[in-house]
Amino acid sequence: MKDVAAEAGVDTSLVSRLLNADKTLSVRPETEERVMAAVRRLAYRPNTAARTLKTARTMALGMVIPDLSNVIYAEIARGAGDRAAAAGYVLLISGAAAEVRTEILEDRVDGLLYAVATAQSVPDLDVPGAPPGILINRRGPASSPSVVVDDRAGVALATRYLLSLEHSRIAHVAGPQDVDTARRRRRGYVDAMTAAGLDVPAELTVESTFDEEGGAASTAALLRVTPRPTAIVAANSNAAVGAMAAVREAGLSVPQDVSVVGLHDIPHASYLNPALTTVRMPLAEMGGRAVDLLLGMIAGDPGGAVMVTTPPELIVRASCGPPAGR
Amino acid sequence: MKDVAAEAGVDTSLVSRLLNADKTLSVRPETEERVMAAVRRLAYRPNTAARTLKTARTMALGMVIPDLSNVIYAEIARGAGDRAAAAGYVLLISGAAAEVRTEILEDRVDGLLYAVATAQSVPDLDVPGAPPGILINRRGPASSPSVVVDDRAGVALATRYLLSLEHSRIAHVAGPQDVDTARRRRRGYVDAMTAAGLDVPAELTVESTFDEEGGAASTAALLRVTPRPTAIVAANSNAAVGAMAAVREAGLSVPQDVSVVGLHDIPHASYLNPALTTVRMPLAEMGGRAVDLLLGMIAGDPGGAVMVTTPPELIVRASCGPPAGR
DNA sequence: CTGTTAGCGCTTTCAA
DNA sequence: TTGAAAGCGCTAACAG
Repeated sequence: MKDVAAEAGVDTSLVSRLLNADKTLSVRPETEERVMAAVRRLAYRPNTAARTLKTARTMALGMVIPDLSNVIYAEIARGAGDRAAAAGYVLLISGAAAEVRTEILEDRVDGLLYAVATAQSVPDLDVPGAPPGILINRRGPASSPSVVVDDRAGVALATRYLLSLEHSRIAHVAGPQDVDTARRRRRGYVDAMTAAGLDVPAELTVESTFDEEGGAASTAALLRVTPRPTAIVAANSNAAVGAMAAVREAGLSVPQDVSVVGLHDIPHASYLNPALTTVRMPLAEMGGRAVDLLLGMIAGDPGGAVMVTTPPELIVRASCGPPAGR
Repeated sequence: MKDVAAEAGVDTSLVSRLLNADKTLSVRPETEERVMAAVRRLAYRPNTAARTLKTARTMALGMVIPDLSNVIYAEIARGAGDRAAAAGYVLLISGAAAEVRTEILEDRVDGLLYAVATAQSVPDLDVPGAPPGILINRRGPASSPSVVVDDRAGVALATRYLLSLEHSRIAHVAGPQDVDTARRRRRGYVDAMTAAGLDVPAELTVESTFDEEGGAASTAALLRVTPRPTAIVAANSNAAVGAMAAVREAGLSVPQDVSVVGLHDIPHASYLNPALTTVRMPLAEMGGRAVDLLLGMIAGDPGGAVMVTTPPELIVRASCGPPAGR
């Protein structure tokens, strides 16, 4: 910047205010032109570290995604990244466990988004020195700032679809019930069943992990109960993929013997065999809202527990049909 | 740090050297103890911006992954992140197009890893002011620094497996041939075919994109040639998933009518129907090697074009069988 | 064994 | 309309 100032024959403070579009500054057009020309000629690029040191603002947001291989985070990150960019921030993503690396991330960002999957422990938000943090896709203790989608409505929608196909023995491959997200999904299943006047036998809900393996294991168990369920609502699409595998494994077929629906419309859903019927949740929007909330907190707002209520959308493909014998 | 120094009754420079484990420093044990106690009591955390400003080192590495929803990058990132952590660096990932946000990333990191997918244009490495950059999983113009795996060997392995099953009409769903990675894979296919004394009819290779859609479209085309191929080597596993869908679409089945192998062992391969036989490439290792190379360049080394030659591994599942009529 | 000093590149108040 | 000056928190010679 010193070079630019010298080149333009002005002081660095002028260059700085010009570059930051200081509105309290009135500058002669020709001077401005001279400075801008110098900036261009020297290909000047401000030094982020110096700026950060001075302003105590990094203009970056961090997003912690321990399970990078889970594609739903890609969509959340996309939404968050776009919103951050619109606000002039960079979104820096960190894979790896929330604990260790977060500390190192902390002083490189003005705020943190935790997309920490289910089973893992909730990071401790509002640590004294740390920048504000928000949980994405799950709630934390007390009123930790968080943004979730309407999981309950999503699973209810999936369940109602099965109901409309005339299923009544509908099972639920539930997520880990120590996670609120999984509990909300289960509640959506129960909601829809009871609203239809059906009762919800305990043996038709099996708790499992949010992955293919968990979905497969729970489904295997479910297929052993009699009378056998004719349809399965999986707590997420990875579990649904596992569920379909387990149905085949049992010598049955989807959807003739058992229908399967998954939550979250993963990219390859339509290429599965059969193509998986899913409920699409507003994930990118959730990411965007999380950034909004975080930006607010950086500005001093208290935070809060937000739910994105954009209605889930049913994507009908080939994994559901009427119950066998109909 | 000033507070810590005051608390311990020493100068900040002492604190700094102590905290950075300066070996040329000899300090009285009790003094060291006093400083460390103060650090703990005050919960002192060094200011990254100040340190960066002073040392001109961020101790962070950036990784640009435009297509975050492609799971193979998750594994590459894992390998890179672990290696970076071992060297005392943080790995900062940025989704989004390489062009725009790279500029903003550039002065927050000491080096950049570009995991820029295929179709997209190669980023311009060695821009004057920019930190060193490396291409991952593809080569660039001239001798841009890059790290790739042995794609040729991987696809050759897949092809030989099909050959061992007695296939001879083996087709290749090739990746975009303007990308070296895709060309190497194609060469692996040709290698294996010729080594087996077979010729490689042009109509059995179809160029397509690296995704499900491309794999499906090319496969549909391939199934129309007569005599119809009995097996397909897909340039990656997403394309393989699309290929399997296209086979079904044509009223045929995998592997009875057509066998399919994919490159890259994606997480849900074993849950597909049928479970996909793949070739596992050393992706995490590629990420790690890329970090090594980048760290070297940061230290002044020239870079270079590296290939990770760890042998690919065949993961036999259910998508391949002997040709029909055997 | 420990302290002094200068300065990294920027922003911001104040003065001219 | 522009410049001077101070200082953000740290590191690295160098001096004592």
